[in-house]
Amino acid sequence: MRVTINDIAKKAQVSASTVSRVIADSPLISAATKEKVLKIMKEMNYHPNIIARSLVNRSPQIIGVVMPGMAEQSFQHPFFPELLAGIGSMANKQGYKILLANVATLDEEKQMVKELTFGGITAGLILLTSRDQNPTVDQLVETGFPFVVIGRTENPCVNWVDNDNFLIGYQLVEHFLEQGHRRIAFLGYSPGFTVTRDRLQGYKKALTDHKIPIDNGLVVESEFISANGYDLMKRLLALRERPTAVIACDDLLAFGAIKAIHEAGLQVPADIAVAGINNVPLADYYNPPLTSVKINAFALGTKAFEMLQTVLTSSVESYNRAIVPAELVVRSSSLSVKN
Amino acid sequence: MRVTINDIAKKAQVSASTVSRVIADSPLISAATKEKVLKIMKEMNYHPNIIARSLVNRSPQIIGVVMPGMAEQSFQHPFFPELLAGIGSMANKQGYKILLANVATLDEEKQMVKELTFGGITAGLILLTSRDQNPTVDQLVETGFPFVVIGRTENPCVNWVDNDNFLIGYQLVEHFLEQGHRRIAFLGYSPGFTVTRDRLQGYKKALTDHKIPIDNGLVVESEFISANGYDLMKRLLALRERPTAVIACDDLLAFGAIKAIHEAGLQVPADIAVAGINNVPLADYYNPPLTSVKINAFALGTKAFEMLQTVLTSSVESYNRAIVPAELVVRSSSLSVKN
DNA sequence: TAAACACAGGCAAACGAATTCATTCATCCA
DNA sequence: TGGATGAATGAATTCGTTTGCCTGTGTTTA
Repeated sequence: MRVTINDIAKKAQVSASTVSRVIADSPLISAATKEKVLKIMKEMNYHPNIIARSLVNRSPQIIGVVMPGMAEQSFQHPFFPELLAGIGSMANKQGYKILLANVATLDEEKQMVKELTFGGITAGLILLTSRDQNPTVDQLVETGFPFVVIGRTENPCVNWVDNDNFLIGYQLVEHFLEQGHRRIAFLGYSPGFTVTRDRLQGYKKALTDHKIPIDNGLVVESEFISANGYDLMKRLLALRERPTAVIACDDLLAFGAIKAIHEAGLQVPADIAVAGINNVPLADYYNPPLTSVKINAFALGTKAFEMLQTVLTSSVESYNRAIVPAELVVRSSSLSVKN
Repeated sequence: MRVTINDIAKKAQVSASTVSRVIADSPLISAATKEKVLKIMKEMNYHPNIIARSLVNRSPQIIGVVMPGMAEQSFQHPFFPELLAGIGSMANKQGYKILLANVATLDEEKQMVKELTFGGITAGLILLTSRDQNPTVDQLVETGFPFVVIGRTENPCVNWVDNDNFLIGYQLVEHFLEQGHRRIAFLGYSPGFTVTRDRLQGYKKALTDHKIPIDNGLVVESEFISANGYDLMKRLLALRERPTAVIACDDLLAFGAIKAIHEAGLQVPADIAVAGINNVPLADYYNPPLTSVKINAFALGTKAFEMLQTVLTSSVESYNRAIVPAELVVRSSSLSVKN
């Protein structure tokens, strides 16, 4: 049988309210009583029932994290665990627990979010999404339930935190320009995903800022992380005028691209320079080591939690956004030989 | 204001008990009433409060998943999300929610497990660990709280599910033997981790089964996933009599090893064949493509959930174990050229 | 010396649902 | 026709906490 607050009260010869106040460290209780009760709590190995507590406060110390399932390839992504760690570390500090809801389909997501919002089990939600349109987000906005999006959607009425995807695209272009490249390709633009779109926009802006005309033939669409960098690269290799540098929207794409380049008898970076994004652990081990951009997933997580917390505590309604910087990691795959 | 069972009752002009029974689809309620109540529930967008429900049933439909944090490198591992997806998919089906507790230190883990077991918030726990000794496990055994371990510990009083690490080691050796190798190294044995120990034992058993003497100089210790395969391999390369094949306990180690081999002016697999374990997405893209072993993390997750569920429902105490098979994925890094 | 005031703590009512026990009808059989 | 039976529902209690309000002591102040 589980030991309850009443057991403690009885043993300490006080009322349950007193015990409750001791737990809350209320100033209403004398030091002596506090000490006595605390001692007994320890002795009996008492831990307050979080469920009961949540019921009366009506604000469970639990936040839900909803992430797309295996279907969305992103789930495979190594930064997911890091993201979770970020959210979790913050949550732990603040005494929150996190409820992880990984959903496989959009319907499941909708259903899950409904349960979580109306079920009284979570105080707020963190939603992972990188799509333009997300019906779940719209649904949440309607109900007014507190939530934060990691990623970005087009619905303006949301709090979100995201990488600086625009800047990532911009910086990679500048990096290649510095290396003397003029024909820079963008591999893996996936319409419908804000991630890739923002990166593409950064790419385009950098080019126009440097007076380089945009060649749409150098922008190759794909399904984001799916492993077809190889095929996509072949399309670029077939062009009359090949690019001399390639920005891949994900390291995995980049690896596929490099494979294709090698197969065509060309060298990286001598003939075609390549850079990826996300800085997977293996980027460093690849041959050649892959230039990439390090996403700070941990920070993304902590930031999201903080934002959710302000949403929960503040009474004024406002839409916050936060942009977490990323860091260019230059390795030899993008360095011109002459440098 | 949240809509409660009483609101529904009032609107439907029945008692709360009736509504509750409608929710439970009790046979005590007439079809007419059921229909009426259900309609109103839908209209008012009512969802039962999971917290309140948990309080009265004393068995929350929530299971906790405790995973080591960033400190344990395993958290970086790509199979974590897959594992979570496995647990989650099963949990969703059974109407359970999962509470994710990612802890950074062992102390934090202990504290967290205490809160989760005594806090009444979870019905059971799934614990991820790959260490021999885990105080948290011992603690859980003592309290008698229902839990399942993914991985393996030396404490005999636990339910666990694990990969067939012994077989993995065994099969990799056999694979290399078939390719004509006799001097096979084992890279990344990490004492204290059952994972690597089981694999090493499989390795040794396979060798003795094939009458090949074990050379302990060919077994190199490490910190498991940490990225020092490069350094470890250098030790092997410095041997008077080099191995002709290397089994790395993780793909990342294997990549590091290959880098070292290349730097030494040797070829993979011509001079030294290499195989990894875990089959990370990039194994296929590496040059040469890396032979590896595909861990079925999803199955590991579903199995663990199922096991926990039987623990929760069955009254007899018994210690179950389940071993999930893995699959050898042969690629060119381990294939002798002559074949 | 009586009134005012802290201070420490107890009592009891929530919180939202499930469940046991009791109640109301209508029906049935003798 | 009256008591027994059973189906459908309601009232009240319970789960373990928190918290607003009240009470009983001292201690201070006029």
